[in-house]
Amino acid sequence: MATVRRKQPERKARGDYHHGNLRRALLDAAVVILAQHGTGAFTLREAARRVGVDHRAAYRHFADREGLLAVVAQEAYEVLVSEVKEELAAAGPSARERLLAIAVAYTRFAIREPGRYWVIAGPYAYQRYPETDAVVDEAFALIVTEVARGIERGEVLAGDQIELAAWLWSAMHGLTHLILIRRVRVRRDLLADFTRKMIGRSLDGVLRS
Amino acid sequence: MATVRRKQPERKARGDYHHGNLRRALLDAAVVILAQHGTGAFTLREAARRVGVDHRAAYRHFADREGLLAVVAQEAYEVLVSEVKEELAAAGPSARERLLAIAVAYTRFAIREPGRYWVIAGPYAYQRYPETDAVVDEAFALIVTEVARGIERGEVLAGDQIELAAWLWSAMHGLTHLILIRRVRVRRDLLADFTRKMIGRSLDGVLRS
DNA sequence: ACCTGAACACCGTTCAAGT
DNA sequence: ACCTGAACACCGTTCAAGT
Repeated sequence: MATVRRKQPERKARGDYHHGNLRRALLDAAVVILAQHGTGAFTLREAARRVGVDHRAAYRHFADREGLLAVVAQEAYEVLVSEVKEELAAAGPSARERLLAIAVAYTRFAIREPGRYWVIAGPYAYQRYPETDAVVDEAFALIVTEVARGIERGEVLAGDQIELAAWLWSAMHGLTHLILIRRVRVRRDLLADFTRKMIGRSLDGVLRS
Repeated sequence: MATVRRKQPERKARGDYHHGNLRRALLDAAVVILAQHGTGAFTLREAARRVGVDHRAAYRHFADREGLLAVVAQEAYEVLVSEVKEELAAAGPSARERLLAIAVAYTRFAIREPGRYWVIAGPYAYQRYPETDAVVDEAFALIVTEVARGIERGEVLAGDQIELAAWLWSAMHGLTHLILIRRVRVRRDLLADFTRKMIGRSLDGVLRS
């Protein structure tokens, strides 16, 4: 639950010149813009406009436009990670079930919040933003852990954990991308089943013999 | 070979007011900008500047910025398709070999020309641009054909051809993305082997039993 | 046909100043 | 501390005009 619903007193009472929580408000506005109009359309000025402050105020809270997007990405990963964890908590012990649980949480998140997804899946490298980079690593570590567990249980082929995890990640990402650009169409209530089918194919293989 | 090297007489002689082939020049400039600075950095004005014309001249050849990028995407797909065909021509008859040949051509193209790749793999839907849309379909049809052939030969599991082709496409795309954002690092001379290994896993499966 | 000057409504970012 | 006015160097796009 990283989308804080903030219904605090807003600590603004007399005359009121300050905004309360401008940082939070700008981040929320950014997510709305990204979801509605895609990554390219996001501008600092538009976000500030929606919040009702001068665009210059954003620089109190973010180094620049890219810095704000890095925080959006960070929070997006946090939400994704927490949802993957929930799905894993509900999944059984078999490697197949657990790896598919990760994939289901992944596609569900992306289709529900395409704006956030495009930011985390964009052509950006967040090495310059340590906190964003850390949560990316955490997300990846979740996959590695489950792959390692599967190898231990003898259910996943022996091999480099990291490489197998990267392989699963790329399978999930590729599928998600195809759905989002509408090259593949899936009814939302069938998304989990479709994900299981497609990622299941990668887990099981498609070649005979 | 779609990157025309144009060394024609340039048909500009006396006084010379017209440019010769502005359309071509703008497209080439766009690819250079995209490769150097990424999709977001591309501007019509910068492309015009490099070519040495007023930015307004671009509107003689393209409806707008998006229209120019759609043509860049179209040509990128054309190059990709021709390289996939070459790789297929050199590949043996087995489904495994042929599907891996497609994947090898795909990652090689993307890593060699990231600018072009980000345009074709971006969050764009080119339905509004029939010619671009057509070559996207052609690219996809190549995969479908090979999947169908594999099913006929009894080497690929029976199943919906389209869905299996989408599955392979998503696997290739996901892998390419991971390499480009440098989450996975591969030496260029090992790229083909690495691609074969990773996509091979998707073809063969990673689960025991 | 092909190209441009001038203009409009936008950007991100900086400086100096206001409370 | 937090916010803004004015300014700068950019955008994409349009209109009216030049050869």
